[in-house]
Amino acid sequence: MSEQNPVPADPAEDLPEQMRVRRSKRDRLLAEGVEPYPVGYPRTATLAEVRERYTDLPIDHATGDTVGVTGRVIFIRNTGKLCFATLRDGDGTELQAMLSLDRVGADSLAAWKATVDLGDLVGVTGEVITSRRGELSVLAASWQITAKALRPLPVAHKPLSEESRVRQRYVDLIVRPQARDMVRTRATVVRSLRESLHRRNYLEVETPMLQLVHGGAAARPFVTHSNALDTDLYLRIAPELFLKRAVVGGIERVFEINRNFRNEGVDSSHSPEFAMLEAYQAYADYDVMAVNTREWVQEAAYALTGSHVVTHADGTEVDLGGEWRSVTLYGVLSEALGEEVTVDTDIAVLRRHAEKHDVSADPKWGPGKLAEELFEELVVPSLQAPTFVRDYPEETSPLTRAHRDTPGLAEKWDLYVQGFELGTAYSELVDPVVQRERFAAQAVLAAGGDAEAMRLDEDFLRAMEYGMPPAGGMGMGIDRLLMALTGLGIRETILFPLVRAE
RNA sequence: GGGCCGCUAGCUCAAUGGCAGAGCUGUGGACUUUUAAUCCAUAGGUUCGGGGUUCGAGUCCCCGGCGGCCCA
Repeated sequence: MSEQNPVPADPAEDLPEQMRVRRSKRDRLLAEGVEPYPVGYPRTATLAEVRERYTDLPIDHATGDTVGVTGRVIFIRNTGKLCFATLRDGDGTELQAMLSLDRVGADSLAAWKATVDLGDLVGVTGEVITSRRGELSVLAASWQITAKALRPLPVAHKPLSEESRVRQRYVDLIVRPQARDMVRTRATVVRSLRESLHRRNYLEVETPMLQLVHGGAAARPFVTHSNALDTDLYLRIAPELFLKRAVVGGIERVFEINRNFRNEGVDSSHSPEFAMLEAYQAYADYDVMAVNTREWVQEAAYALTGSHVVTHADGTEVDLGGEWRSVTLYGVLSEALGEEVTVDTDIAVLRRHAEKHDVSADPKWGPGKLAEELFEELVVPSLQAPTFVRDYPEETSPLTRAHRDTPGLAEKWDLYVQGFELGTAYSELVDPVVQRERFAAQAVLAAGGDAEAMRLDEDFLRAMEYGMPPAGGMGMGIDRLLMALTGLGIRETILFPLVRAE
């Protein structure tokens, strides 16, 4: 950064006029002994509080009450002896400030006109009145810059380009109410999830993000290095193996909401770092976790809207209430293929289906993996309403218990909504001997060049060997949940998403 | 990784291969009731970077950067 942007000899030289003007105003204030960034302002009410306190005032009315308010100047309308400014608060509330010659005097009014630009933060103290047009206003007795903005605000009436919105989210937050709403929406949903789990006696824990062995999912990790230990470390791809250690230790209901990191693609539904809820419950199974997950999502929707119906950004209403559809993987796949396939169907038959439907198949894939690919290509896009898809092939579920009835299947479901995967759950595999065999099979895949294959985690196996109770476990992407609740892209749900260097 | 589209003033966008423009913003002026105030005047450009074709390139070609969409 410092190499590419050396500080010029005269910083003002290359700046656009608008920034030069604002910098010179700052200089002038300092020269006049006026602090452009004062330590505070005697605020007696937020703009929202003023609006709440004074409703239905008559037109052109003076209350006799004095308040001190602060806000960012988003509109300015100056006339000769009377100035109007619209202030906006952090919560988006707007209130008009008025400065009149007869109230503040000629010097103060002239200073306002000469100093205050769009985007400045100001404090105004004065009487609460309504204007002749009925607009609730603070008629200034005094005013002060609380922070001089050196950069001009973008045009308030045209949307910022998508790139600017993401790269300069602080500007997006200033000018676009929906950007601020998203921050609140996300906080509401995360808080709701935490409360849902706490109500059910789950304990929240934090497990390592820097790991010696990455595990718990099929994904490429980020690699980093510890100088003190002189060893490479991985940023976690999932908290699963540590949460299970906690279950072994007797934390029977445990969850974590935090970031995972996967060194993979970046697009409208994938971010290299993403927040996830993982929860484990001893003596439960994937059926229990399905009920839990549905309730937690429904409670989050309720926290947001007061009902189970959420409204997307494009105006469509989505009803997440009631029981959710539940199907089996091979059931919906058979339906889509028009021919029954099962976990025992020969891979040659599956390959024929793949060819027929133009699904490219890696010859290294086993029948389970191929069936899953067919499912993702042919079925997933149609899964708009929340749908649990159950009973995956054991082959692709190395951390999942074998199905209690059907050999070759695993007790796993994926939850789909609006055509994308929202979450997953297992009846957890707790037999350490079988777990070791599964890891061994994964190691073969890794040796064959599969970068997503799981690594053998000896310490995790040692924990399992002390005895892990039967348990159900689930994971759900927080960003994905926000997408499902709002209909927005993942980069809109993340406050500061990763972007390439400018 | 592949294909397509885009990148022009502070912001949002125009411009048949022929003088680089508009709106808002800014600057100067007028205005004591404005609501994206209005009126008059006015400034503002490395057209993402580099190379090429051409009398002449924002525009056409090549390489690179960044972003978006679709596909894998």
